[in-house]
Amino acid sequence: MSPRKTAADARQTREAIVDHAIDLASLEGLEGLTIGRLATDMHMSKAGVVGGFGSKEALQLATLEGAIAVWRREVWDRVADVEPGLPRLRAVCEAWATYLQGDVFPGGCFLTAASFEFDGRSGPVRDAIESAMDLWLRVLAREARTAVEQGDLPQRTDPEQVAFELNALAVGANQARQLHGAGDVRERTLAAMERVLAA
Amino acid sequence: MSPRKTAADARQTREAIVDHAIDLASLEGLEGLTIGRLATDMHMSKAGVVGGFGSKEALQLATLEGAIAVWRREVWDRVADVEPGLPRLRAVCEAWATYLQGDVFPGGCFLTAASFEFDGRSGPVRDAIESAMDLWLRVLAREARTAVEQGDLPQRTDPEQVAFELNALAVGANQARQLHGAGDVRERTLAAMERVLAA
DNA sequence: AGTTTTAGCAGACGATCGTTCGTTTGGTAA
DNA sequence: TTACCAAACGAACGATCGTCTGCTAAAACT
Repeated sequence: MSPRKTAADARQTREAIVDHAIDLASLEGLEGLTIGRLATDMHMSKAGVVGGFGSKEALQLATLEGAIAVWRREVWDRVADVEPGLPRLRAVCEAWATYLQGDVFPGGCFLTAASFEFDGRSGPVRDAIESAMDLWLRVLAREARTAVEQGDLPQRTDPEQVAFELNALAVGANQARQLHGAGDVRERTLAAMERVLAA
Repeated sequence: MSPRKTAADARQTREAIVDHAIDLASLEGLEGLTIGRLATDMHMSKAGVVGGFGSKEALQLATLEGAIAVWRREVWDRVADVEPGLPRLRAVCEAWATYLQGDVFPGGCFLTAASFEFDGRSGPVRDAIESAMDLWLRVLAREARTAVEQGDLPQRTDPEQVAFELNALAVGANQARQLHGAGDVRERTLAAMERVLAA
């Protein structure tokens, strides 16, 4: 039948699995991911699917890692060359809102969904989610701090408060879009973020 | 052995099941709820657990309904007798932050978690979650509108925007507390909400 | 007192879960 | 050409999933 894959194709297969796992987990949740479903969809055996990872938990971690990579490409990479401080912060808001509005993941922001799914559990997956979220909040706070130092935000501004509020708005925007399907989410979100940055 | 229950005890059993299901689902998710686990914890048979509901989906709906009742008691009932408009809006923020900070549910706000878990699915459970969230957003917007009419908020204020932002902050606060365990979430949340109401 | 109703149990059902074997197959190196 | 290796397969494992069918026994009704 179809020719077997060579050693060089292994990574290719792995990536294909992760790609599809991202789509599935985006809709059904990381825990709702199923080896059997994945195998059926990819026309593979269950052993072939899980073989390159070792366990379902390892597959979950790889899926999470892949989703984070997508997120970084869609949001962070688009603002990395913008001048640090307030300009970059504004660019982040713009890229973020566009990302949320688009169809990067079929079930909305993957990291947001994963964080709410695992926030009551323990283990490596939860730890990975927490550290990713933590890193992102620190990035936001750092940019806000730079903005303060450059005089683009009031001296009394708390950078971590700015990070908290921007993140909350993004999470809330994701909820509004996915649950409610409201069409004006992008405008609402950007308006609210702008108000945070115009204190 | 143990005496059988009377007809009057049926509702009691049902409520006990729902109560425990709320705790379980708060941590593991509404879909992670398991008849077997529930039966073991309550020293009942699986048939006995699901008997009073009919199916797992009906049990999920009852659990959701129960959680919403708890939420209403913890948040809405505490502000229902406050003067409508800005005063009630402020009271809501206060009660909300207290509720989020407390340990009403072991896994954080049930409705928030459920909304992120089901926002990529379809069916009665998702519909119930959506309508509950929708109702709450309309309540918030109504209070904001009253506040505008009473002159406590600027005339140009968009009530639905206020509702959107307050809800986003609450959701973000829940995430911050559950995932990150930050201790100053309450202060951050109230400060942000106050800023929304002081435009 | 006799009948019906009801709550719950015990147990089994097919399906599917994640995991683990031994095997096959194609590519690579000796 | 031969020996080896890694990728993926097919098949099975025990466990658990949600659901269903009888059955028991207490309570309620007549």
